[in-house]
Amino acid sequence: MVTKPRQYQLIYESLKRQLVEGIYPKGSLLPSENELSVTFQTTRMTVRQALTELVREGFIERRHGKGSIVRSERQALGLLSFQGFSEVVGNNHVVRTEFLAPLTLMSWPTDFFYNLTDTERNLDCLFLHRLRYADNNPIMLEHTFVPDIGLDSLQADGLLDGSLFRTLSNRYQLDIRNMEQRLRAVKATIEQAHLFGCTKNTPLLYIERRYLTNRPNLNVYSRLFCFTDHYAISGGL
Amino acid sequence: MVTKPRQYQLIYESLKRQLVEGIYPKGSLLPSENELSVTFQTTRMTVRQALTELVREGFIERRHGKGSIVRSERQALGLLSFQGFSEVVGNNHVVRTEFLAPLTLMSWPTDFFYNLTDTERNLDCLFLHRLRYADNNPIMLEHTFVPDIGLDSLQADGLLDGSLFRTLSNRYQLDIRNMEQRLRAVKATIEQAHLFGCTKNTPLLYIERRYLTNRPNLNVYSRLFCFTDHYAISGGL
DNA sequence: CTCGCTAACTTGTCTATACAAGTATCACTT
DNA sequence: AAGTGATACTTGTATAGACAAGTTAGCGAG
Repeated sequence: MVTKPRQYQLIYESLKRQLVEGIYPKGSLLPSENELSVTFQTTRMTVRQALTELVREGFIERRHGKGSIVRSERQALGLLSFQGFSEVVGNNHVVRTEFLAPLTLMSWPTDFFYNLTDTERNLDCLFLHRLRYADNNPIMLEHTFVPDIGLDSLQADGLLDGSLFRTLSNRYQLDIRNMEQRLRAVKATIEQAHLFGCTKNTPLLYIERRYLTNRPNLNVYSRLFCFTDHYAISGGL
Repeated sequence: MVTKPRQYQLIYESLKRQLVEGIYPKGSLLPSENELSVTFQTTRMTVRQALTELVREGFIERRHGKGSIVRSERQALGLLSFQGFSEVVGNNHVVRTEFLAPLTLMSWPTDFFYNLTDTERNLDCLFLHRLRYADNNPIMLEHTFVPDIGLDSLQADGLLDGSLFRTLSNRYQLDIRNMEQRLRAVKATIEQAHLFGCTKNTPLLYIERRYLTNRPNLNVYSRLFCFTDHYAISGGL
């Protein structure tokens, strides 16, 4: 059962597609809310909901009395918005993900970096160990932990396109609703240095994340090590 | 001329005040949107606008069919939302800001970390050099650059309460509309190590920020060095 | 007692409209 | 030429409803 797309979602996706395709030059104005509400056969409030989302993701900027201005700079890697790697980065950089270990089903680590809920503790844990590249440079080492709610065919069907969250949403109706994260700077271990092609003790950006889903007490957890010497990590809002 | 507060702003501030005062226990539910619209003599849509802002700042979380759930964990220092230090951190931690140098008016550094607009290049630059503490531990070294639009009495009147942005908004009608940032991990210099009480080459979280304001081509810039060994930096959404 | 359905809540989405307020343009006045 | 003001745009805020859809508690049938 695929969830029926909402109207504002359709508008959002339509505009976003045009934005990433570069239909609108940077700095130009989108059609006004009134024009959009006519072309999409809906009301201004619904259009505004779509535009608000585009603002939140940094695609456009709005000025009272002026209009919606196309930003689309995205000079660095964006991952502070919660889409995930392939969603946000894809526009300006060639992205690739490498599995450092096969997908494994295991029990939760004893000293986990977040407090698990009871629901999660009673489940097994699916572990993904991935190294992510931008423009063929290793950038991000990611440990992802997903509570096992019968995700049997996860690797087979959907993960090949690189988007874990889209797969979870489409195949298992597990939607990410929210994200929270803690940031630190740490020293690279010798193993990490090897992966990134840097020296031991090089500073890495370390991020612990909890993705809240539509199922109560079910979260997806991630631990990221980012090598930022050549690429900064960008965020916004 | 003080801008007249909007209705949803009043609702937002009222709820936020109650939240930081701890009226609602963590995990409990706020009054429903219908109840709130009655007590505030307005409509659901207006209440929703206030609630949406509280969600964006991480105070509450909303569940379809359930209600608005009070989060207010804020276990770490939050600075990825764009309010600024004193706004976000204040609840759980005792915050203090120390000026490492007097407020100085100067021209822009030649190798600035963002590309300046022409408008900005033609102005002088106000420089703030501050060290910020949480619970009496030095946490964040901040270099802030504000284009000088006649901010003569900045230090005298408003900065004593520690909130630069509130001062800029109240006294000079310069409102922050948006923020974008780039994150890196870097090594502490010997001077920084001295300030934070750590050793040279300790990894620091380095953040470059541009705050977009309501005046076109006028931004506020900040460079942050965060010592994250004892306090993580938290963000969300 | 347990299961399943219903009823009464909740938030999510959407319509249709109105006025406030910021922006840009252009004709007109000085 | 420079400034003024009207005007026609834009987005921001707000009203007053409607139905969809998720959640929960309780009632009744088994």
